[in-house]
Amino acid sequence: MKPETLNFFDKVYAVAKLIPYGRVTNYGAIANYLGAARSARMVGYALNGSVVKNVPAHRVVNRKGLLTGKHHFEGTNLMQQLLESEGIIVKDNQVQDFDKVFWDPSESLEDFQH
DNA sequence: CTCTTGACTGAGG
DNA sequence: GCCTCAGCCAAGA
Repeated sequence: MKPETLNFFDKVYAVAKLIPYGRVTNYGAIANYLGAARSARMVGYALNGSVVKNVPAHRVVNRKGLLTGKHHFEGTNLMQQLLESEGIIVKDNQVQDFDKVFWDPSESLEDFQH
């Protein structure tokens, strides 16, 4: 199964599933990891079907740490609740300590056991 | 093939 | 630091 054969959406799902517990990432990072740094919008677009794909889309926010996609979740603050359940502080649709909880797909190549 | 849409991002005022 | 504009690319009509 060559990666090139995978659809853009499938790649997004694959990376999104790699997001560790209690961590978040942004669309640009995923897009960059996929080799399509300028397709950050596509990442979010792809995550529209993330629920079906069993992907933790709530861990994906925009580069500001803002929950721009919360509108796509049930209710009004489900996305925030999910993140807070993982230990991520969220206030007013924005992730606090974003730089601390930020996770880069490239780290998936390393085995930091901290 | 052309046009529109979108969970984005960076630059400029 | 906030707001606006434009570029970006893939999918659907």
